[in-house]
Amino acid sequence: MTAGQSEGGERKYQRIANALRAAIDAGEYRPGDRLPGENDLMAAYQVARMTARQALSVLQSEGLAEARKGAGVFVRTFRPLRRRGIQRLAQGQWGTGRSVWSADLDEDRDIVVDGITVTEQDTPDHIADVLGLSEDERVCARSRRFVLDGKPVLLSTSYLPMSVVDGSAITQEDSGPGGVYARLAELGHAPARFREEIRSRMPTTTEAEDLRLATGTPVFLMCRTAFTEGGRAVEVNEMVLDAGSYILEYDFNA
Amino acid sequence: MTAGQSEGGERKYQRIANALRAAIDAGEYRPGDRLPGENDLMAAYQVARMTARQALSVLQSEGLAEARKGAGVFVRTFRPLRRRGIQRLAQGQWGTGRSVWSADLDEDRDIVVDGITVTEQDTPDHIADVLGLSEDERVCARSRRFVLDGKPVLLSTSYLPMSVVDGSAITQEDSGPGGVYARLAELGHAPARFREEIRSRMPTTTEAEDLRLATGTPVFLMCRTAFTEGGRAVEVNEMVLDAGSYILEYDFNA
DNA sequence: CAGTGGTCTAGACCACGTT
DNA sequence: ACGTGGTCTAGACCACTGC
Repeated sequence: MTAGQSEGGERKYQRIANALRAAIDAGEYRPGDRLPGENDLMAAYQVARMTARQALSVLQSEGLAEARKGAGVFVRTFRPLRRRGIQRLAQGQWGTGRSVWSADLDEDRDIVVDGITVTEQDTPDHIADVLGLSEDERVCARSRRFVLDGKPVLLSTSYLPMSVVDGSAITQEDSGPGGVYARLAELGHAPARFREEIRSRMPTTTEAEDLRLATGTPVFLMCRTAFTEGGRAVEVNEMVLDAGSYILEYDFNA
Repeated sequence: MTAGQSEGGERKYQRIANALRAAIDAGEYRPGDRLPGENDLMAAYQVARMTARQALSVLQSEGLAEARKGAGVFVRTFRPLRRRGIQRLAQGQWGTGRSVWSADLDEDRDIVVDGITVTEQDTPDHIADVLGLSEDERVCARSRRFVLDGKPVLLSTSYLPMSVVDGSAITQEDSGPGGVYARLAELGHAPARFREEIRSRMPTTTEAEDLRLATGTPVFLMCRTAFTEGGRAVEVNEMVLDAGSYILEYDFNA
């Protein structure tokens, strides 16, 4: 047999991938350890390079392993941040109770915000829809990047109508104490209600580069809209999150 | 040149993938349309089979396209459900306001719940932690599957302490009018607060089969814990969602 | 510089869906 | 029967990492 899959069992690359996965689960390889490389697998299983490669790619696309060019394939580490969707924007806070997934609570982690840019620009169509703006109205776009332990984990762009924020500190890189929402309140547009919408998909090539994502890591797309008491949408914040770096949490009453 | 990447530009497979992606974005290929196959790309771009294949695999891993064995590679359709995390469990409801991503509001969609099983079993460790149960206490496990238009989109397993629910309708497949939470209320353990925790990652092989996921589709892992007024956790619901089928939405006050 | 993963070629057989 | 994607082989050159 030169090639082709012969009998009714599982594929060769799956057999190899399963063996490696089992070894990881069994603790034979721990997070950060180097897995057998392409050459090792070719020798051990008597397969061609591409087959060994595909086996390793299975583990990568499952998010279990991560290839580093010129170095090897390594077992991935999962140390997510916990992002509390509601408490971070509200005051009321009920007691704790055990959490399901253990996670670092933003303590002892080196989080840096960088790459802040603020521009006035034309309003993208889908943003105009949500903010209820006409075609010719412009918006203030505030972009930021969150970097955790040297790796970017979140990209954020916030859109606010120029008709609301013009002349305020919101159009400055430093929006002042209390941030954008405090300034909105001073302008008579205090956010009273929020809506967060969440999707998840594989990243585009650009997103993967910007967030330096390992292959096999999806992203969260989060879009938060802030409404005033009167029901007007005054801010839309579009975010892209490294899904491997976050646990999203929402606490609410019945 | 027999092989190898020559100059400083983008890879061949990326060039092809980018061209196809642009054509999709431009509307030349619409959702459900068949894309050029491996043979077409080999001829059009003068590349080897594996290179054409890798170009198509880029689109699949981005979730843009989907391969059907023996038929071709097709542009994916994205028609997600909207799951309102808070309103579905609370009464208060403020007005609408435009939503960012258009989505079907659970209307006009054929949603079926099947595969209901209810068992009494030993408590998995991580569930015991959250429910605050000792090792020998047992739980009632209620599993369900949601099927949308013939495709499974959500797997759910709910755990409740036997010491709380024994003898009630909760241990029956049909938990009665108002469901599990109504029964818990009757038992004096009315849920007053909820916590939902969300992660996203690529599916395991098993999850991909159970949800019949196309390659390149991540899953949401959602864990909801229900607390009584006194702060006791009385239910933990672990869910696996097809991320391509859902938009998660949380509305809350400042 | 030796070894690693990343890309690429030019063939092959197979299971599957459509015709 | 034919074309499709899925798997597999046995080679190759390249860029990068780590010693």
